[in-house]
Amino acid sequence: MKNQIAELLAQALAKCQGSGALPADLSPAIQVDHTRDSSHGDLASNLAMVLAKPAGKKPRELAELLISQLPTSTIVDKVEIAGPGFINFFLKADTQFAIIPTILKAGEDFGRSNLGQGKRVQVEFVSANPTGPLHVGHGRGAAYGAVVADLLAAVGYNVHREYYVNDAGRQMNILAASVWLRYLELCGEELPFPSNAYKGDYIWDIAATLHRENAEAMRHNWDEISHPLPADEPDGGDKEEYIDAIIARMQHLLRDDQYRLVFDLALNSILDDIRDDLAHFGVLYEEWYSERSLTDNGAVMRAIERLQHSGHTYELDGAIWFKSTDYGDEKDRVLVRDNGVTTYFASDIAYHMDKFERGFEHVIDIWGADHHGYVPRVKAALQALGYDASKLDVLLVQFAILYRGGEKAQMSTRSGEFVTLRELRKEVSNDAARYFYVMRKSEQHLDFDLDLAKSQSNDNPMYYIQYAHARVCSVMRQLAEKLFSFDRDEGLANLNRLSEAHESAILTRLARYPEIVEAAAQLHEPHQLAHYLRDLANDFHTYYNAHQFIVEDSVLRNARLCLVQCVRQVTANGLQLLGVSAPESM
RNA sequence: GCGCCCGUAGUUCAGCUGGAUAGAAUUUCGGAUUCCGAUUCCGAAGGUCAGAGGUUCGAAUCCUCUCGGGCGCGCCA
Repeated sequence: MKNQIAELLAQALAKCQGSGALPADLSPAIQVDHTRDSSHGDLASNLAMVLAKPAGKKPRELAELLISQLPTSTIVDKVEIAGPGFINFFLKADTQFAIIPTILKAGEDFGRSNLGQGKRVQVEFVSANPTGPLHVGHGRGAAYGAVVADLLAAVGYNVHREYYVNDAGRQMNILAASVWLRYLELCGEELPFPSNAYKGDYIWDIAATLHRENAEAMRHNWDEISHPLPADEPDGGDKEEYIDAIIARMQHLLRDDQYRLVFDLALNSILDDIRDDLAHFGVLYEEWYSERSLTDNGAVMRAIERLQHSGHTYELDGAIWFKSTDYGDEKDRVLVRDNGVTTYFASDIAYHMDKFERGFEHVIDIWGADHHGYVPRVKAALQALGYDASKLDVLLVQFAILYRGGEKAQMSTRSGEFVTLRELRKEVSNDAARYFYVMRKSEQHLDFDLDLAKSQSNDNPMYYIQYAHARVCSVMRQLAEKLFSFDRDEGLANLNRLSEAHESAILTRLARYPEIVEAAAQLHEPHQLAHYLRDLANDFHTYYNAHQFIVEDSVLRNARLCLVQCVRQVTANGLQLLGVSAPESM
C-alpha cells in the first residue's frame, strides 16, 4: 500500500520535472508513512517539505503542484494538504477490505516474504560455556536469538542457527578437575575442595556417573595429588595457581586417555543438559560448533599466520600481539602467550574467519552486554584478515533482572532462589518466559516480573494475546452450538458490512502485520512484534465487547466472522514467530 | 580515568531510523455494564521527553557538553 502511494508520488514528481515546473536534478527518497491520527488520512508523505528548500518553493505550494499531477488511482479516495505541507492520502473504504481475503488465502504464510532473497545468514547465540546449566541470564539471549533467527527466516533469509561450544581452554580443565575431585570424594578420599573449582550439585551428579562407570579405576590418594601443591586462597595462596596445579597433577596421574574420559564425560553431560533445556524452550540449532575443532584442524594457527602476513602483529615480552589499535581498538591484544599457548581471542578470530570462509553473506553474533568491549577487537581482526567487518553484526543483550513481589529476586547460587533457566521455565511456563524475554528492546535492561508472568489476567500481555486467540476459537465453537455455520464466501462477498469504527481499526491493524514482521526482522527487534500483537489483541477485545458476532443476520455474521478469523490467523502467526503457543481454549 | 548502553506519565514501557496535539498498559478518580466465555467498557487526571547548547522548515529522535544509572577496560574464557 505504501509502495503504491510512493509510486504515485514518484510519477507526479517526474511529470512536474518533465514540464519544467520543478528542477530535474531532484531525486529524493520518497517517504510514505502511516498516519498516527486518522483525521490525517491513512497515509501521508512529507515529500513537499523535503523538496521545499532545494526547489525554492513553499511546501504547501509544492504540495499543491504535486497533487495536481497525481495520476488517478483506484485506491485513493481523496488527497489533502495539511499542517506545514503534508500530503495526506485517504484510501477508499473498499481497499481496506482486501486484506481479509489476502489473510484467509495465505493462512500461516501471511506475513512471510522474500525480502531476504535466500541470502545465507548465520545467527550465533547463547554459546554459554558448557561448565554448568544455563541460568536465567542466558535465557534472554536464547529467546531473543531464536526470535531474531525465526523472523529472518520468515522474511526469506536462509538462516543458520549456531551454538559455539567452548569445549577447549582452562575453564573446561577446571570443570574436569572439579568432577574428578568429587569422584575421589565418592571413592572415600578426604580432600579440601579448591575454592576456584565448580561447586554446583550437577558436579556431584557427573562424578557419580563417573564412579558408576569406572569404579575406582581413577582413584588416587590425596597425598599423591597434593605432594607438591601451592597454597589455596583461604590459606593465603592464589586460587588460580592452586587450581592450575591441581589440573597439572590430574593430567600427570591420569594420563591422556583417562583425563580425556573425565573431560568428555563432563562436557557431554552438561552439553546434553543444555541441549535438552533449549529444546524444551523451543530453541533449536542447525549446528553446534566445537571450539576444539578449530585448534585440531589448524584453523587457529592459520588465522594467526594470516594476521602475521597482513603485517599487523608483533612480538613483545615473548608473546605475539595483534595490533588491533590499527583498527581503532583501545589497546593491542595477545594472540599467543609467552608460554606458547594461544589465547581465547585467537580461537575467536579463527572462528570468525571460519564463519566468513563458510560463505555466509551476513553474520550475527548475539552476546551479553558485558562483552561489549570485545566487539572492536573482533571487527579489527576481520578487517586485518581482509574481510568486510560490516557483514558482522554484534547484537548486545542487556541483563534481565527478576522481580518477585515487587522485590528484586536474588540470583546468587548460594541463596535458595532459582538461578537456572529450567527453573524459570517451570515456574512461569515456556510461553511466558519466551514472551517476557523479548518484549523489551534488547539494549534495554529487562525487569522480568515473575508474578505478572504467572498471572492469568489481562495485566499479563502474553495471557491477553493468547486469550484473544482462544476467544475467536470459542466464538466458532459457540457458533456450532447455536447450529449456525460459517459461510466464508458469503462473508467475503459482503465485507462492506464491516462499517463499524472498531472493525475499521482492526482492518488497519491487520494490514500492517507484514510491515511489522519486516521491520522486526531487519532491525532485529522482536519487541515490535510483541507490542503489535498486544495492540491487535486490544483491538479485538474492545470489538468483542462492543459488538456481537453471532447475529441473526447471516450476511453480517459471516462478514464479521471472516474478520475475526483473520485476527485469529494473524495472532497465531505472530505468536509462532515469538515461540509462544496459540491455545484454542484456556 | 577511558569506552559502550540507558535516562520519556506515580510505575513498567512504546514512539515506525527527523514529522502534525509525545502514545499504551497499570495506578488513581468519575460513570456505565452482568453479556458469544470469566479477567467488561467509556471518560478524566497524570509530561520541563534528565539538564543546557547546537544542526533545520521541524528534534524525544542527530551532534557537543553536564548530571544520574548499568556494564566493560587480563598474556581469563
